[in-house]
Amino acid sequence: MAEPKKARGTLTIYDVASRAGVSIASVSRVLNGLGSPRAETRERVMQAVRELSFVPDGAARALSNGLKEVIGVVFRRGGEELFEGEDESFLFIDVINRGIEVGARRRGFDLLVSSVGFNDDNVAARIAALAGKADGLILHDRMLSAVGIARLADMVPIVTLAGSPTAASLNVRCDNESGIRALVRHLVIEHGYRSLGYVTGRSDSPDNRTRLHAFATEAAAAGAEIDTGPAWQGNYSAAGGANVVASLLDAGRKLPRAILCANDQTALGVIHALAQRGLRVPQDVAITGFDDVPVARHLHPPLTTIRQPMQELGAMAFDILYSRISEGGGNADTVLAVELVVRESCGCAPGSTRVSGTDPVVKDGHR
Amino acid sequence: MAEPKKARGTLTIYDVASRAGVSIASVSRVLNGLGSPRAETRERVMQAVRELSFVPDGAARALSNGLKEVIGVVFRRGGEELFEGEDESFLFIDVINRGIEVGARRRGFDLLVSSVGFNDDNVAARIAALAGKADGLILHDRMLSAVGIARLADMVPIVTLAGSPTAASLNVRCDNESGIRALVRHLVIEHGYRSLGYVTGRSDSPDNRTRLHAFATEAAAAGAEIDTGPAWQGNYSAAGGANVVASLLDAGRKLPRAILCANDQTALGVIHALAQRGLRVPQDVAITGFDDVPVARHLHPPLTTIRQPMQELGAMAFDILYSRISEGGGNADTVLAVELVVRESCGCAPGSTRVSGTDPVVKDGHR
DNA sequence: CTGAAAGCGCTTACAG
DNA sequence: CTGAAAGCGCTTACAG
Repeated sequence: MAEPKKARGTLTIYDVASRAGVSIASVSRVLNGLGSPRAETRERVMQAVRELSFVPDGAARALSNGLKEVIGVVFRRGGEELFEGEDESFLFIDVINRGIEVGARRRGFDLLVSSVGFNDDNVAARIAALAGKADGLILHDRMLSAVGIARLADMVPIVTLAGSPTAASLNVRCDNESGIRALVRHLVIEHGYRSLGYVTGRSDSPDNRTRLHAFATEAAAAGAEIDTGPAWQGNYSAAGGANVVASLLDAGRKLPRAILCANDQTALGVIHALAQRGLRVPQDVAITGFDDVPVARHLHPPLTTIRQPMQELGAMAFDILYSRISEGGGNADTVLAVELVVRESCGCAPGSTRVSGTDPVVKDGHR
Repeated sequence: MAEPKKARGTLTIYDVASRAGVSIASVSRVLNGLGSPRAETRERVMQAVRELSFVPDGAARALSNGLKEVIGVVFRRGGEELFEGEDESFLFIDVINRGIEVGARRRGFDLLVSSVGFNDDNVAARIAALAGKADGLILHDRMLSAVGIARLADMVPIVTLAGSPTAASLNVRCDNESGIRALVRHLVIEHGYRSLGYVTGRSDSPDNRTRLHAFATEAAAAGAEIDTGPAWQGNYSAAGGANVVASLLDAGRKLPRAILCANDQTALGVIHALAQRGLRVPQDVAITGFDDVPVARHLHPPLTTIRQPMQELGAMAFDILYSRISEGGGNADTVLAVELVVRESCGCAPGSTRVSGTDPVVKDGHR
């Protein structure tokens, strides 16, 4: 791309050394707090560093000691047509990234972030290039196919978010099963709804499969009647959710008493579409989401959903990647607990927001 | 910190060369599309690269050609006690960062992000270390003092956001004057309010000074009575805004008919405090913000404010930094246009959200 | 405690 | 078109 050779003043450790009247080895030691330099040596070096405003080149350090202290993060950037309020939902990715940053911070690592658009080409090449600039990679949901991940994991330590571990990559996710389970129980047992529907997320998402399966299992266990099938296929977007409702209604199908949505964005679209057809939430149809994005509480009615510990997810992902980088270890699949957030879209009374932990159906993945 | 030497398999260009039966120079040329290698040479190299899953080391490339293709971004991380809804407001930093990323993407650069807490120590050292890993830095608002910035700009190209240019650093900001001006005019001319107050931001913020000054000037020009003084000192936080109102009321002072707030977060706190004292917005006091953060439209009443083109701000900051890095140029102070977003907190009727450009009082800074 | 020197993995004139 | 070799700016055994 750009061809600007040699940076500007490009001060090097040699400049510092000659100014301080010592060898570059001494400068390096002082700068890194290694060995036990004489006080005078240290002082002269520090003074020269100060006078010159010297800062060591990260690339040279990385090349020399085999550690960049940088980890790469790849995430999906929005880009298609978005609903009102949907754009901001995308920011939950940033919350995770901030969690990663907090974890990295503690170890002196920095985050190298790179986004991928829905129709960017040669994504794999872009990610590989990123890998070359980092000690390890954290991949957000659905960035690469399983084989793509496996191939990449072959060259660099990898942690995926909300995916599944592969032979070479580690994974961190939230406890989807318990979340769906808590939602179904709340709807069936506490509200007494007997018929349930589930608007799915993208079919290529592990989270989606897990949630759908948990829904079917738990609804059956609770003795509720469920409505499923291809007509219920969403794609995690508000437009997808709105579309499912519109199609169902256009086909003259009767909606179940309560509809669980694969995520909050989908719920946003569903509620919107319902309102357009004159159906009331929760009086006619109860709705729930999954994620607890910032706008969830501002919807009309406020959305009952599952809160995922996004920031912790990020911090945990870093910790695991770090242990893989430094010791080659790292737990293969880590599961984080979620919380049920009861607001009004499920039929509960206004002003009674309630947050509660869910009983895990899955053991914590730590070994 | 961590001491993991040499990465894992650490494939190098030598491995590729020997597998392909060519020199490392040829491998490098093929990989970078330089020169005109024979088709056969290219093919053998590509095949070896594929078989080995080789990805060139970024540190070595950077050291060799003097360009890391990485730019550092430093921002402030929240951390103190936050109001309900305030946490998410912090995400507007992420919107800017995404804008930067989009700009960087176009040039094949990646973003190295690093946050700084409100009470982290030796921030300057941390930022200097970051500088060593990047080709240039973008600093969010109020990360460093003017002299700190000047010193840093001495070692690496720097672009500040919402600050002021120094001899060595460039700056990008939004047109605060026009924003405040549009707000004052709307309040005084369209609504006929005769008395105005202004809750300030942090006193060390250039944006704050500019906005306050524009407020005083424009209010005087419009013939409105203004209430100012130390009692009106906020700090850009919701708590700060709430505090101003509480103090004013406790001191028995009569509030002006309309209060402009230095930013949306402040407005959030002001509205909250007003509600606690039983005062209605906009009937008793009209309120306006600045920024148009995502929650602004969800407040009660929805907030009239100034929308800043955050994403463009970020993209522009990158472009300017890039031109400084590659050609040593770059406009010293770039000003972006803002928009007036009229909702209900100013006294306008519900459901009549209106967005309009503002007349710039400042010439665009491009040269 | 300190210095000379090798080596990290690339890129790029310079010869051939 | 292609290779041998120098050099990018550090770190770190290895001697002294």
